[in-house]
Amino acid sequence: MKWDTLDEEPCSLSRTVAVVGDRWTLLILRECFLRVRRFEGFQSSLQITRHLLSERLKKLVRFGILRRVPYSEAPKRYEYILTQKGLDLYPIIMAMVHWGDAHMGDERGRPLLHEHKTCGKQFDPVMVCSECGEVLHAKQVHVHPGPGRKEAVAG
Amino acid sequence: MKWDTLDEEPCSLSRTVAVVGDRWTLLILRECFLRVRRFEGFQSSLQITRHLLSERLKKLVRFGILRRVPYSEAPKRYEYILTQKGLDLYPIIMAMVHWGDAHMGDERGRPLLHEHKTCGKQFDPVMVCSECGEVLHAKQVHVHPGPGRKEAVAG
DNA sequence: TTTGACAGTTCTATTTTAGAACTATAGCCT
DNA sequence: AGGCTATAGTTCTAAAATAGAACTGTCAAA
Repeated sequence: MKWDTLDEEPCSLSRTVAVVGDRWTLLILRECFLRVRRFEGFQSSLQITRHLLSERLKKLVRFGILRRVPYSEAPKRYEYILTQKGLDLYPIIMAMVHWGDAHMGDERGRPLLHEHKTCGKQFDPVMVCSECGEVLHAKQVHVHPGPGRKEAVAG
Repeated sequence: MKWDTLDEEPCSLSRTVAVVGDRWTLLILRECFLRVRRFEGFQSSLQITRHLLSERLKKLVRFGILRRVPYSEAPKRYEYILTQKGLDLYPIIMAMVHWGDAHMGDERGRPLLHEHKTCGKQFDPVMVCSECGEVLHAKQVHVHPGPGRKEAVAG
């Protein structure tokens, strides 16, 4: 596969995989959602090699997921802030956290609990239909080719 | 990082990344949701090398995402079917498809449209709070360490 | 008996990643 | 001034993963 053009495939899943589909990127984004913003912060909490961290941050900036914002002039220093495009990855992260909670847990219980400030309760993320609000299940979804494609390819 | 023990980290995101966090696995799962079940089917639609496909299918079976079910006795042939654990990955896939639709599109429009059989409408997947039903946003979620962890690490 | 379908395995070459050391700028301390 | 520390990288070699192609084994159909 040509990973360098995966983001141009006529499949929205492929395009997303082109951005977050490697071993480190999702873990870096997890740190972003936990308010980590600086090179040393990512490096020390993830134990990622400095070389790869540098590469991944560049890639995320290139894709418009992070913004590189100066926070010191001399010496020039930058921090990495989620853009709106980056913030919109939240449902992906939460879906993955929830699946991990449900299916990869051990006897110790969940590593983290999530509280919804709006209602004050501990919750789980649930995926629903934008039109009727019902919980979504794979078997209730029918896929049609859209204008960006002839034959169906992605789920 | 020790990728071989990532599934035991005290972080549900890491544990999920251990399973689906590589270049091919999500694309293989996409095919599964499109009803592809056989080795040659995956290989021809993905153009993945046979070696890697074989490895990834084994890994997915080992993690209980796919079941290897015989469909022919002589010669012995198997197909790969999503388990419930695998079907539960659907929200992750849909969240990724939706993000791709929203942020990685081109002038041709969406590659695929999704129809919810339950209500008959074309829809987008939306992530909501299991308790109050409101749409979830990162800034409205507070993270607490749970029983499986001392200090907070994941979003 | 030969061909073809299917589900892999094995091999070498290339690319990616790990791990450690090195560079560069500047503030602070003595 | 001289040395220490903090930050944000870059550069190097070794190890691991992936690509690409060829090969194996089983059986059915021609």
